[in-house]
Amino acid sequence: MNIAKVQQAAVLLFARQGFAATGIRELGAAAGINSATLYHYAGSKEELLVQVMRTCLEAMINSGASALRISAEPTIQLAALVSSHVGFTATNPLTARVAEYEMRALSPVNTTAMQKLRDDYESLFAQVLERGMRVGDFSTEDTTMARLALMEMGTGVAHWYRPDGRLALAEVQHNFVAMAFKILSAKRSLLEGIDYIHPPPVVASEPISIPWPTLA
Amino acid sequence: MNIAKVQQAAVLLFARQGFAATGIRELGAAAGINSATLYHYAGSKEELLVQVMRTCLEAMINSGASALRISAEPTIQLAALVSSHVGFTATNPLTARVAEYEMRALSPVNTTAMQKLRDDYESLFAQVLERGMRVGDFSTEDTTMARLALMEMGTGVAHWYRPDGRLALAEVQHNFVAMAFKILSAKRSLLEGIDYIHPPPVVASEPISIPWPTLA
Amino acid sequence: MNIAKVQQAAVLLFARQGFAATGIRELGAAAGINSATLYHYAGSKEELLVQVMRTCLEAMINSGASALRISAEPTIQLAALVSSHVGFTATNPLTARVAEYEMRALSPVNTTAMQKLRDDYESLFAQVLERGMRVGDFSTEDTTMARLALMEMGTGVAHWYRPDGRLALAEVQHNFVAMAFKILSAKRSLLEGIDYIHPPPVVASEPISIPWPTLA
Amino acid sequence: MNIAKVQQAAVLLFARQGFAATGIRELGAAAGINSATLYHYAGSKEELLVQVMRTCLEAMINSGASALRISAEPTIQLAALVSSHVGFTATNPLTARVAEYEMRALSPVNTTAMQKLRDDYESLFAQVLERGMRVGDFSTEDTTMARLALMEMGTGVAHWYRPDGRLALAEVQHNFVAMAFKILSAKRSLLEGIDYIHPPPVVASEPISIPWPTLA
DNA sequence: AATGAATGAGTCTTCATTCAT
DNA sequence: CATGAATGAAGACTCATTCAT
Repeated sequence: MNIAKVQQAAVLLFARQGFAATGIRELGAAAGINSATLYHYAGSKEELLVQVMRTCLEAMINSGASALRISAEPTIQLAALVSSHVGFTATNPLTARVAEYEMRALSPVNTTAMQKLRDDYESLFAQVLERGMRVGDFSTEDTTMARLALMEMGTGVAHWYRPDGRLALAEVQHNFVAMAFKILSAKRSLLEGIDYIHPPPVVASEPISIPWPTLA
Repeated sequence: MNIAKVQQAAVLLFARQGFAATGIRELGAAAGINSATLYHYAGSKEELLVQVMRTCLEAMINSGASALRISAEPTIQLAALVSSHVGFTATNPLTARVAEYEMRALSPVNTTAMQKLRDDYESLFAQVLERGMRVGDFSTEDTTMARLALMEMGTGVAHWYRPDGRLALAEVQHNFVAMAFKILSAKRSLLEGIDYIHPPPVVASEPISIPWPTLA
Repeated sequence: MNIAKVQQAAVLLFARQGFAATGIRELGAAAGINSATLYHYAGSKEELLVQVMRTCLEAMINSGASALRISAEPTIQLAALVSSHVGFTATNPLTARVAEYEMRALSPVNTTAMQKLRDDYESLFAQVLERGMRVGDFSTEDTTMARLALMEMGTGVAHWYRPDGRLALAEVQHNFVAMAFKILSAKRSLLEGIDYIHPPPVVASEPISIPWPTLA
Repeated sequence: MNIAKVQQAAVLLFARQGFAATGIRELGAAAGINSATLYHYAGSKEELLVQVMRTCLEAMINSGASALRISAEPTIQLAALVSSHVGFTATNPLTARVAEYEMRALSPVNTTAMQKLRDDYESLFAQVLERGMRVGDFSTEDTTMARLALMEMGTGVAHWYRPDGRLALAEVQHNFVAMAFKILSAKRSLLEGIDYIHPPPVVASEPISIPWPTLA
């Protein structure tokens, strides 16, 4: 029995039903253990959620931060960051969704800590956009709104992408990069010859082979 | 005492904490009535949620459908639909959020009914995009993905827009229309002289004067 | 259904098994109600105990304080106080025992409050002894030790006295007064013609007709 | 690691919080071992208590019985027995308290065995008093009540005595003997030249150097 | 229309205990 | 001798819901 299995069961149920609607007996059953045994892996139901969220957010930050390091050009950074975001979200859709939706389930002290990580992640986007705007690579009427739209768009991938679906991950990533470039009126030509797509990490808490409603 | 007050209390708490994490005693307290009295307004906690969701989704459909009626031109329809979507979401952020997030809290029979309404609403976007693509007004590599991105973007407005914030609603609407046009490579010139923005309805369940974290 | 019945059931079980060893389902069953209904009468199991203890200690203080008021003579006050103490303990043996034994079951904040009441009660004895020693009515090698022995002795009555036993309450009271006078070398002659025995109060939490092991 | 340490930890916690309120993980932690290891020293939590109680009660009986052997005179026996009781209680206050309070925590079969020991111990007092009354050395209105008062008084020492306090143990013993003599109208002159105080045994389960609230 | 009292089933968590290592 | 992992039962408490008033 290992902790990843417990976390995967948790993420699966939290994503489907929500944290509050998931009982720990249910969690135990899904992980194949007695509910009391859960308390060997996490001190409480909330701590189980925190573990999952922290791991997820830290992986997103790492992935995003390393995307920014592939170039000093905001345009290339944008492409890398968006494809990192979309790639991560599509690869770990359930974990990503839990990390986003269930912030509200946390007690105040954990909210603070997790919100900090979320803010750190969002600031990656803010930095790139701000620099791109400053140097004239991007153009938009409102940088903040563009950033929010961009992120929301990408996050939405978790709602419908699935590995065995109509679209390959790389296609989705390219398409989202294309949309992002359009929104910001960035020049796609600058991307030519640049390999801005890196394989996204798979977090331990992401369940595999989930039954999932198909994208029409 | 009227039902709107009860629904507003419900939406406020459901939006903040989620349906499952909100107790019926808590709902009563927030509405200023005894929890038992809630059962005069709704047969069960779930029915209270269904009332709210149904009203919200029907209002969104009405609003979207009437937006499509202002013209036969896909380009103008798109602008009207996007601004309707953004306007509704910004005007009824909590109700809209509950209608989106809490679908999973419903029992199967209610899920079917509500998902039907949600699908009807989404099909408005699908129709416009499909026609616009067909007649060559829009251009995108993947219509489905564009539609999903567009909707998600607009829905995200509920997370940050607030009436007394930095931006007026009309500005937000224009900006989102602009982004949508960019994504679809639609011609903004076709909008000249067209008043595609209509005042969004306020649903009865939307609470007023919510304390809300400001958009930085 | 009234709260006294709940408190009586609680006292009966707390006295027999201790607070920690008594479950709330057990409490409910003993009171003839569902365990959840207990929470209409007390916010928690501990609060139920606090209610009982506070009422008991306040009644002891009142009883003791009014005993001191029957005379200004320390000798007479002593007789009245001892007979009050013994009378109260014998009349409310279970409640008194719970009030004494279960102090340790309280959370810190309640411990403070209850210990204050207990200290107030004990200080009644300290006052009388101190004055009696000062004016030469009493004689002992160590006033503190005498006070502790006196109180402990009287409290012990809760362990064995029962109304339908070999001894009438008044006999027990007279005998304990006699022992107290011996310990303090006080003159019993000063009591002649003085009615220092008052009927003890019955607290609401004291169960009636308890099965009880007879005094051999 | 030896069993005494385990018993001392148990006594410390049982005395502070009671048997029922003490968990075995807590016991393990206090003894510096894993909770599972406890089962090498005692077959169950209750057996651990029984060990402690039995050892304590047997030591009390031995101590009391040998006190009676120092003379055939009831008066001298009384002094020896009271000083043995007080000495034992003051020397092993926590163990003595556990042995007294936690009888109720035992299962029926153990209750019988332990109550037998307790009764044996109490009968030492009963014997001495009965003989002393018969031969006219003592005088009291009710022998049973006197015995109960005497024992309760002495047992109460566990609540307040501490080695580094205001009073030396011998002082306390002498004082309690004096009080006992007063209660029974026994002649102290008969004690002259008799060394009725023997060093009390220290039972293995008694914890050392306990933080203890001072006697005012 | 409104509510206080009541409850069975449920919540999360801890319990004492066992056992393979 | 020692322990980490495991568990069924029980812990206190809250739940949504009903109903007489």
